[in-house]
Order: sequence, then structure tokens, then C-alpha cells
Amino acid sequence: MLDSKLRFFLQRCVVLEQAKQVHAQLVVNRYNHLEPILVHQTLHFTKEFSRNIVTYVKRILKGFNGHDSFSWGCLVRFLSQHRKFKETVDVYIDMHNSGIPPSSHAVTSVLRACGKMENMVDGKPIHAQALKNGLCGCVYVQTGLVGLYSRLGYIELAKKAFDDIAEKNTVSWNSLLHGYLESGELDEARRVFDKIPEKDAVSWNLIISSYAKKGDMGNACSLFSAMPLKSPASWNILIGGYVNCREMKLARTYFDAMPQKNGVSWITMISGYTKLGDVQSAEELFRLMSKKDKLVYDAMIACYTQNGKPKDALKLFAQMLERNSYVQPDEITLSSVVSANSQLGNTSFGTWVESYITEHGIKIDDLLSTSLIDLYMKGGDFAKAFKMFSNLNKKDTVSYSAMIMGCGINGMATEANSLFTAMIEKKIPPNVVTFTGLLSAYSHSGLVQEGYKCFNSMKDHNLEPSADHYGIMVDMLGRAGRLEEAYELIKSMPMQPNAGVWGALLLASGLHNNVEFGEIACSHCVKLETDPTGYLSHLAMIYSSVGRWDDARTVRDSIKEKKLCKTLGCSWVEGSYH
DNA sequence: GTAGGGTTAG
Repeated sequence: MLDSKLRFFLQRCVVLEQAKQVHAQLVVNRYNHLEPILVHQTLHFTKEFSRNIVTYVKRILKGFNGHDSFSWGCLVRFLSQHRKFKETVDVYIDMHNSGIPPSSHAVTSVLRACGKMENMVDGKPIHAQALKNGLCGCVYVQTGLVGLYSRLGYIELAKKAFDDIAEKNTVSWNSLLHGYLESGELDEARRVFDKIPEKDAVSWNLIISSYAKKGDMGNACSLFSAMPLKSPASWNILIGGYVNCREMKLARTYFDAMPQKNGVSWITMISGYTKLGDVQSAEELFRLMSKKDKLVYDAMIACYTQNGKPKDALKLFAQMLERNSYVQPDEITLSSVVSANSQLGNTSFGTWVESYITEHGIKIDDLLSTSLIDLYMKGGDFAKAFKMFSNLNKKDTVSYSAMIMGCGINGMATEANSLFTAMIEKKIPPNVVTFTGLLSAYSHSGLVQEGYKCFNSMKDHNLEPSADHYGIMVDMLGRAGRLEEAYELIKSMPMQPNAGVWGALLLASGLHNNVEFGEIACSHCVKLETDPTGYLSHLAMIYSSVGRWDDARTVRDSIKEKKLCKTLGCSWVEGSYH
């Protein structure tokens, strides 16, 4: 009697607190045999991932009724479904070490987790163990094996596991299809696709997605048209394909035509506009979206930071905290927010983030670390930055560049150089940003020879110097008084020199009271910028410094004539090219 | 088994 009553309550346990209350009742009444149902219900109805539930369930599993294979399986599946792959494997191993035989659910889930993490080390023994436990006759487990081997590129093993399946279902076929697509065998994949007896949306989506990823939108589009029942994912794949080709017009056409847009559709479009720098269109979509979730906030905040609008990013971050108090920002949100603060020079923000991170138990991953490294370097907290850098799981081009850039800003040429040497030794390819940092480090230290060597070595890494790199070189040569050389370098540029480049020459001309180059540089700057006030007053200053008062006055008068505000010019000189 | 959010410069 009480048994069925409890079961009734259990099925309505959708919140952890309720589950805890019912569980207390179970224990008091010694109905522990119902614990597995409680575990199952609690995990099954949990939509948002919560660490509290995991902790709670783990406690149950360690307790009186912990020898239940079913409950362990539920937890393994829960973790895998919420993309906590590392933990999935950990709990599975924990289960194994506790002497619990695995359920087919547990094995299927842990295989998926291994696949996602590309973890063959654990995957192989799990396969062997499943065999030993007689689980390899189960379609789900067998299909899981196909999925694991497919994802890891062992297409022969995947094929073998597939052939062993007595009654293949569509998921089994799709896993194999995935394997051929993953290993780049598109023709064989196509043959498998054609052989699938009952193609479902995933079968179609897999093959369409592989064309879209390759940028072959012709094939992607015609398959999409041929697809009988399109799922939202099909539309999103097509939209994503056009976004990757920067065909926002076409992406928008499909987006507008899509019958049931979901969060993914909106985010795909917003991030597409982000990459093209079309903040306005991104904003427009963001405003139109009715139910904004955390992910779309993340996308829009990133849009602002990536397009040099850090203030807007922070405003939106504040809004996100206000309006969605139940949504916690995570390491992804924070990496953008840290970047925004760094752009604004709010170097003290690091302290706030640190306490926020510890308070909310947010894990610091490599990407968040990289943005913090950038922040610390700009704030002059080198010890912290270097420590964080050495603690990275995997150092890449971006993190090295952040460090080198920081050294560049702070004139630490020696450190920049040794970081650069280290990354080359580790075969991490430098990019244009790396060289911006390195060059500015040499420039700030007046190491002209080193700077030249570095500039010329860019081509060895298949990199073309950009106008910005030329700008730093001109600045470096100019500061060293080698104006003629700087001018020659500008004339040799394969692209149109920008205002920054000429501005650097103008600045150097002022430093060395050189009228000739000052005039040349200024004339170009005036042509390139809408507000020439700053450049002109700088030229006037050069005239004055060599005693050409009349010329200085003429230039100043011309500024007045244009009724332009002189104070603007002063701010340009102060904030001029470094 | 398919689709979405992040880090370095200017």
C-alpha cells in the first residue's frame, strides 16, 4: 500500500528538494528498494544540469542501496546526456571499481562519452568488459561501439562492429555513415546512405552537414530539397553552411523561410553577422528573439567584444544578470566579458572575476585563462599571467600570442623573444597577431636589427605582413631617426598605406624635427582621414620647432578656416600611434 | 547518430 503511494509521489519528483523529502521518507520507512526509482525519476526529469543532483545521487549510490546496476547506469547516462564526458567516464570507472556489473545503458552512454572525448584509452577496455558481461548482443551497445570507432577514425573496427549487429536499426546505419564521413570517404558514405533502408532525418542531416562543412553548398542544397521531412536541424545545417561561406544573404533567406526556428537558428545567424562585423543585423535579430536563453546572450556579448564594442558587451552582460537571475554565466560568458574589460583597460576587473569564479564554482578552462592572461599582462601583473600561462592544459597560437602581445605592450623584448622561440620549438604556428606583439616588443625596446629580422621572417611562416605590421616597423625606424629608410619601406608596401602608417612617420618627423618627411606624411594623413586637425597641428608644431613660424601660422590658420576644433588634434597627438 | 555560444591586435 505504502509502496504504491510512494511510487506515485516519486513520479512527481521534478525538483531536487522534493526528491530529497521523499527520499527521507523512504529511508525512515525502510523502503530502500525504491531508491533506484527515485534516482531514475530525479535524473530523468532534470532539464538543466545541476551539480547538486549529481552529488546527491552519488551519495545514494555510496549508501545502503549502492549495489544497484540500474541506478549507476542512470547516473552515467545523465552525465553523458549533459555533455559531462569526463565525469561520465569517471563515474563509470568508479562503478566498475565498486564491483557493480555495467548495464547496457551505462555502457552505451560511456561509449558515447569516450567518442566525444576521442578517448580510445578507456574505450577499448570498456568494449572488452562489455563482451565479458555479455552485453555485446544488445543493439544499443553494438551501435555505441560503431559510434565510438567511427568517431575515432577506426573505420574498419566500426564496420566490423556494424556487421556483427544482427538486427540493425537506423541509428546503427547512421553511426556507420558518420564513420565514413568522419574519415573523409565521401563516396563510400554516399553508398552507405543509399543503402539505409529507413532513412530518418539524422541520416539526411549527416550527409547534408558534411557537404555544408566542405563548403559544397550546391550538393548540400539539392539534398536538402530532396529531403522528405526536414527537421529543424536540417534547416540549421543549411543556414550554418551559408554562414560559413559568408553568404549571409542566402543564410537569411533560409532563416526567414524556416517554419519553426529554434535557438540554434538564431544563434547561427547572429554569429554569422558577428564574423562579418555586421553588429547592426546581429542586434536586430537579438531584439526580435522572444525567449532569449543564456546561449544567445553569450553570442550577442561575444558579438560586441569581437567587434570592438566592449561597453555594449558589458551593458548586455549586466542585463543578462538582471533579467535572468536563474541563469548563471559560465566560463564561456566570462571569457567574452573579461575580453571586454581588457579592451577598456579595466585591469582591476581580474579581482572581481576571480572572486566570482570561486564563489560560483566556475571552472577556468584554457579559453577563459587566455583572456585572463591578456588582462593580467595589460595590467602589469606578470607573475599571475605567467603562472596562469604555465598552468594551461594546451598552449596554442592564441595563448602564446596573448603573452607575446603583453610583452610587446610592456616593452619586454627578451621575454617576448623567448616565448616566440618556445612556440616555434613546440611547432605551434605563429600568426599575424603573434608578429604584431613581437614587432612591437622590439620597437618599444629600440631593437631595430631584431625588428627587421623578425619582420622579414614572417614569410618563412607563410604570413604576409599587414599594414599594421608596416606601421610598427615605420614607427620603430622613425624613432631611431631612420626616416629615409622608413619612407622607403612605406613606398615598398604592396598595399595602400593607411593613416596609421603615415601617422607613424609624421610622429617620427616631429620627434626629429624633420620638415621634409613631416610634410609628406601629413599630406597623406589628411587625405586618408575625415578629421585632419590632429595631423595638421602636428605639422605646425614641426614648422615651429625649426623656426618656420610663417608656415606654422599658415597651417594653423587653415585649421581655423575649416572651423575645426583644435582640442581634437591635441588628443590625437597624445594618443598617437605607438 | 545531426544543428548553436568563447580566448590574442587594430
